[in-house]
Amino acid sequence: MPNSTATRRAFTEKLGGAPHSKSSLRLWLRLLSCSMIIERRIRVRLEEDFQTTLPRFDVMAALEREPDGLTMSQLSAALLVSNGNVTGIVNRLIEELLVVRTVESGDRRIATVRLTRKGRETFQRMARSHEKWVDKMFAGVSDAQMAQLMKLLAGVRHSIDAHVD
Amino acid sequence: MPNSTATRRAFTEKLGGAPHSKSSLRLWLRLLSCSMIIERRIRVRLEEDFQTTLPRFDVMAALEREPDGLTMSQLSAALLVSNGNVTGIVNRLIEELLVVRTVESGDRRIATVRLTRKGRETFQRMARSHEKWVDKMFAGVSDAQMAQLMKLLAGVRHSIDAHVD
DNA sequence: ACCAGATATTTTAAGTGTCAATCTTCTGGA
DNA sequence: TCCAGAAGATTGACACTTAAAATATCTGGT
Repeated sequence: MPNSTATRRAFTEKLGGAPHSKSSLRLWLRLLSCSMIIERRIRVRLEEDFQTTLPRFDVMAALEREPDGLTMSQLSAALLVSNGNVTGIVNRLIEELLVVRTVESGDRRIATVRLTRKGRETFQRMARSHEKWVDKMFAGVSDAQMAQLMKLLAGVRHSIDAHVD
Repeated sequence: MPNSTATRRAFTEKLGGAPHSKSSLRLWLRLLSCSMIIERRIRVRLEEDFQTTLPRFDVMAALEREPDGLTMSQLSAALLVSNGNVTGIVNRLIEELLVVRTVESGDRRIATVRLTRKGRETFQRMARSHEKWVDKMFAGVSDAQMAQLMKLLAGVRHSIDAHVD
C-alpha cells in the first residue's frame, strides 16, 4: 500500500499562510486519512479471507467485464499504472491459474489477458465480500450524506483537473 | 505507492445488491480516485522540484516540530507505517545529510532521529511548495464546500471507526 | 548475579510501483 | 524490397511497504 501518512498534519499548524491555505491542507489530510484507512482495511481483508492483494483484485475486476480480454496496454491504461507494473501482477495471476495471457491476433506483439473460469468464479466471491466490507464501513453515513459527498467530491475532482498547471 | 485504482468502478454496475450497497461502492471509488490523483501530483512535484519522495517528506514533517527528535518507534507510530519501513527511509535521509540518528540515552536500544540544520532548511522550502500545490488543487472549491467536506469526512471517519468488526 | 521475557531496532522475503532500457514485431515510405 | 522508426511488452534498477524473523539490549524477580 501503499504509502503514508496522516501526520503531515504536523506542520499544518505552523506556516500560517492565507486563511484558505490552512483549510486546503487540513481537508487534504482528512481526505487522505479516510481513504488510507478504508484501503488498508480492504487490503487486510483480501489477504485474510482470500490470500490475495488489492492490485491483483483490481486487475481481475478490470478483466471481469471483458469476456474478450484486454491487452497489457489496455490493462495498464484502465488501472492507471505503468506497463511494467501490470506485467508482474499478471504473471502472478497466471501462476495462480486465475488468468491466461495469449497471443492470438495477427500482431504478435500484442498479448491478450483473460480471466479463466477459476478466475471468474474466484472474483465473484471476492467482489461480493468486497462490497459487503465497503457497505459496512459506510453504514454510519446516511444516504443524504453520501449523496452530498458524491457531489462535493465531484467538485474537488473538477477543481483538481481544472488546475493542472 | 502505492497502488491503484479507480477502475474497480468496473464491477460496480453488476452485482446489484441492496440499493445502499451500490452507493457505498461508488462513493468509495470516488473518494479513492480523488485522493490518488492529488497524492500522485504531490509525488511528481516533490520529485521534480526537490528530487525527493513523499515518504521522505512525511518523515521530515514529523521531525520538524520535534526539536528533540523522535525514536524510530515514535516515528513509525506517528506515520502509521511499519517499524522496518522507517529504517529504510531514515537511512536514505541520513545519506542525504538531512537527518541524524544517534544513540544517546542510557538505553542503547533506542535510536533518536533528528533533523539536521540542512534538513530543517530543506523542509521549510518543501513545505511551502507543498502547501501551494494543495491550495491550487483546491482553488475551485469554496470555503463553504470545504467546510461541508470536512464535516462529512469526519462522519465517514466516525463510521469506519465504529464498524471495526 | 543471573537469566527469562520484554522492548527497540534491523534484516529478510515478497509484492507493488516507477522510469528507462531493451527486445520483438510492425508499418510506411524511398 | 528494405529499413528506419513506431509500438507493444518485458526487464532491470531503485524505492516503498508489510509481516515475520533475527539482533541487541534492558528489566525484574529469584
